[in-house]
Amino acid sequence: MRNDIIGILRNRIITLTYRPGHPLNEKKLAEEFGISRTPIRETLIRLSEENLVTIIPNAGARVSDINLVDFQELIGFRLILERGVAQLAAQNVKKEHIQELERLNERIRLIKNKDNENSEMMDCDTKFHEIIRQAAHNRLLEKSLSIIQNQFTRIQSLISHIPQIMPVHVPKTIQALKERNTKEMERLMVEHVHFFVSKVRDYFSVESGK
Amino acid sequence: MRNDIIGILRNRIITLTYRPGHPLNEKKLAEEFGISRTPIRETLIRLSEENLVTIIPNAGARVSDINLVDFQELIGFRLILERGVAQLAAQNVKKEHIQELERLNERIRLIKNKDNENSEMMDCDTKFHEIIRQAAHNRLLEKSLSIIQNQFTRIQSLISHIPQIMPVHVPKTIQALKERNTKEMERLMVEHVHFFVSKVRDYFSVESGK
DNA sequence: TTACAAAGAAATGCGCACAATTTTGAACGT
DNA sequence: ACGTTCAAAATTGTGCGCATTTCTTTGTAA
Repeated sequence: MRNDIIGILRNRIITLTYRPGHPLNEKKLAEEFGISRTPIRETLIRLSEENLVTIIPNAGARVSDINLVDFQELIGFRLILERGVAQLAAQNVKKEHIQELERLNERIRLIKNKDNENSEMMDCDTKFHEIIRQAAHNRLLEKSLSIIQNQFTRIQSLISHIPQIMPVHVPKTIQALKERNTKEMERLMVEHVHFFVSKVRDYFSVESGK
Repeated sequence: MRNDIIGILRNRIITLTYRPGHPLNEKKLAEEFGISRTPIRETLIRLSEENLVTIIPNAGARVSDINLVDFQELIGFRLILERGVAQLAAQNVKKEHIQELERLNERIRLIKNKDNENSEMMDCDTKFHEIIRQAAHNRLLEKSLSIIQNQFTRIQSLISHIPQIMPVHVPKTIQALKERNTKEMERLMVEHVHFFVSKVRDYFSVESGK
């Protein structure tokens, strides 16, 4: 139960329940969860190591900002990791992963024209990357990327009114994995991230323009 | 002063003053540094996020183990990151970084046949990667790689009796950076890591054989 | 009205004590 | 001699209060 608190807070941050800059008061959080400040402090330290929380010494913790410079570094970093993950996944993929991707593909096919299309799509996108990360079979890479993806999810939430996945991508990926085609996998993952980035760029330029 | 403690502990772990598996008793550390357990606990949490310390709930913290599986994942991860860093460095490098590398090169040239040749070389190797990371100009990548490199340094310490750098590498790297030759930079960095890996493999196979 | 200073309020940093949990070790039986 | 059980010791987990620092507000002077 106590260990769930980090998950609850992480979730609030990446779904924008707590928006960037939101102050994280130790005492208030302690009261909300009915525990003392000590375990809350420790949770905040852990989240700060994930770059989701910024701790200013003697002056408290806040939800980390998102600015364009950070975002560009985030993209650069993610592209490197995704390319690597694509490569490893093409080498190490197992049947079960391909099956999972095929189930996911089916789910995406059924989503179209639903009410909550976007939030479901976001979920599928997260799942998509999760499966491929697992297929790559490298825990360090997996952890790094999941931290990075949390940051992306936060940005996705910011622009959640825009559709964000290319449905054709999933079947193509399945094909590339079956063929263990490293080059094609790299290309697909990079393209996939770039697609998302272009959406965010649009959003930022509209936002700053008004 | 309090903030130095994480650096002191990190250093002890990396240089094997605390070997893998070494128990990190909160009370003892608190007494050694003349402070209470609370800030020690927080420091241990931070180190556990860097994979240098493993915290077992209710049963204390220990210096993380190094086993061959972890090491192989570490290599896979590092290769991906170094290739990415090489690419970005070739794109974003500035004069000052090249100058720093040239100074480093001169230092390496002078080291040969010294008493403490190996430990100096290790230092130069760390420095080498540090400069290139900075040239890449991406803070996330820089932080990730510095965490990874700490783990490598720890392994380097384990096998410190083996010479571990290819002196010809540095001038080649300087050349590639000057030409902003991305492909060559990637190739050099990958080769550089592989060289080290082969040394560690030798060590592990000798160790397990006896 | 604005700028600055000082006092007051609030939040974090840390020490300490007790609770909960794990480990150690001794006693016992097989 | 070996394994098992149970109690004592040691260690981690957490609540709480005070010290220290930062933030806020009030008051004074230009």
